[in-house]
Amino acid sequence: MVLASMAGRLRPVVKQPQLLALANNNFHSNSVPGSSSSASSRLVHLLRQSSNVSFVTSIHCKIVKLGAVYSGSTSNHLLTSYVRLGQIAHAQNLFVEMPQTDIVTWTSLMSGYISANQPHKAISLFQDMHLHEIKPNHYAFCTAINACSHLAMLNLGQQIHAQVEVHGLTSDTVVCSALIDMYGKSEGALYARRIFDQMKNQNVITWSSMVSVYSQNAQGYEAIALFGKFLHVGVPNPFILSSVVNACASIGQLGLGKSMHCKVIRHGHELNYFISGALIDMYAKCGCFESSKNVFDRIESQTLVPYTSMIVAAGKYGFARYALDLFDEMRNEGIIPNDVTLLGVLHACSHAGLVDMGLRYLHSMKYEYGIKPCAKHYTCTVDMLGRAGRLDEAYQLSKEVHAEGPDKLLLWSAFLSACRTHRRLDLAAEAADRLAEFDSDVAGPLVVMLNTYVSAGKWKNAANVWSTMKQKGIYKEPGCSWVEVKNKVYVFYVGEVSSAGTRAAEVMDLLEEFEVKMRERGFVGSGSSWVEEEEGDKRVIVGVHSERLALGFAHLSVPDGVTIRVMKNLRMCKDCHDWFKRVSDIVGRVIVVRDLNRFHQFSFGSCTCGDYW
DNA sequence: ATAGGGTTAG
Repeated sequence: MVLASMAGRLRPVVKQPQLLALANNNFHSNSVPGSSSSASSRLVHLLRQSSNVSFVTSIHCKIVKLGAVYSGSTSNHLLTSYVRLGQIAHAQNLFVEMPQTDIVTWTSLMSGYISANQPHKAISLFQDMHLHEIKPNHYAFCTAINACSHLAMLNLGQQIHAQVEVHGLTSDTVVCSALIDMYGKSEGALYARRIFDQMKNQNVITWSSMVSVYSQNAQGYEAIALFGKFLHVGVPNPFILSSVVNACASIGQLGLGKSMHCKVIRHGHELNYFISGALIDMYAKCGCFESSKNVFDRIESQTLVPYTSMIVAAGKYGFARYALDLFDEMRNEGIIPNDVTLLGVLHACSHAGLVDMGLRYLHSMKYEYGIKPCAKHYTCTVDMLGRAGRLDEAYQLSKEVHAEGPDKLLLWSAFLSACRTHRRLDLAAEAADRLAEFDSDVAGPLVVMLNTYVSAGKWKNAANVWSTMKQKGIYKEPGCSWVEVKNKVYVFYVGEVSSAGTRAAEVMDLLEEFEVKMRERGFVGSGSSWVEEEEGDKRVIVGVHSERLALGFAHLSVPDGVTIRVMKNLRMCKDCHDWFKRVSDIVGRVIVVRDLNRFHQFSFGSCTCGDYW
């Protein structure tokens, strides 16, 4: 290891023009077919070192001009170089020209398509291989599975899995790891686990894949439990650590998150930027903005992702000014923002009510940062305008955006929510038309529509929507949030006020005060509700929901007194933050939990928790 | 020799 890196450092650096000269010489002195084995091996050596496209292209041209026959392996190297440099068009042309191809050729091009974000083309190639009498091997299967993973199509993945079985590759560790990952990304966590359990030779990567499967499928506790088992058999690396930090974030487990942070430090991975990003996000989601900032400030050389994580975190907490300062700082350091960064910036503006500034960022995205706004950016903007009551502008923008499928659903749902909040029935009807194509299987828009009619007092229309939903058997998961208290998970569903617990009056006062504050900040909307449950012979307040917040209060009799914990789904502005602090002074520790109810539809910046009924 | 598996921000 040490020797290798030393050698790498000591090797003289050859500049590309010199390389080219070298290539020419090599080629001229060895251009007789049949005696070129050393020439092609040197050519291959040069290709492997090449780091710019024109160099590779010039070698390609030389080969063609001199009329040399494409020898299988040399042209494979050429193709791999194109793929490595992201030149999928060149790779594709070369592939078409090659008189002979082998399994390596096909696999290389497949992986090229995957890196070019065209996984369906990789799948087509895989399916066409047998027409050219190319037999897939474990490399080809891995690549094909990887393509399925990008497409997240369970059926397709299962088909390839079946072929893996037929080809007797089920004992290949790498193939199995790829399958685990593929199932994880296609919502097939159970299949993934089955493969994991049946494997004979698991390694860090297998474990790491399995941990991230759970992280990605809202099974944070399973992820953490599996990680615990792993610690008995292996040493964690940055991959598995970032996954497990992510799992802690997803379940709002600050304590566990902190102990994972300790493990990260102990294993010397604190400065890994994947991990930094995960830690910043974890602390933000667990209610410790200060800790996010500490992790961020400790990073020595900044990169895009931690910056973006931090901007998003600041936006989430309503620190828009800080988020925008970070954005400026990042640009001054020459770090190029991407679409997610800009989404975070828009989100921050939206949460702080900086509507015009948000609009300026949106409009400057393309020419200033070279990022074409996508449906998500527009949805965020529509939401921002909608919150500010600028419904007509929001409508205008929504109409101009080209969005299809889930993007369209989110866009018009955001607009519809704004119509509901501001009771604009006329525009709500427009939104409902746009959403009509989705009503067969998605409850969200119908529920918002129903609520819009209800809040406008149009009971007959509301009843119609209601009966449509009943007829079609559409069921909306009730809004819920949840918290863990003393190893027990409490799930809080939306419901009605029934009666009060011992400190209910106090809680109710706080809630009312909170709503007054929300109204002062321009919030328009209605009411809150809370839920009560029996626990043994005690009455327990288990949940309070307000329009924009889902607060879970677990009011439990515990030895050291009453514990009330507060959760929230999204949005925490400065006011909310202060308010939570006050609640925590009165009732104890406050935690903030990400809502993981996967049936919720989020348009970035708003939560359909307001959609309950 | 050339092709294969896992990680972060929405």
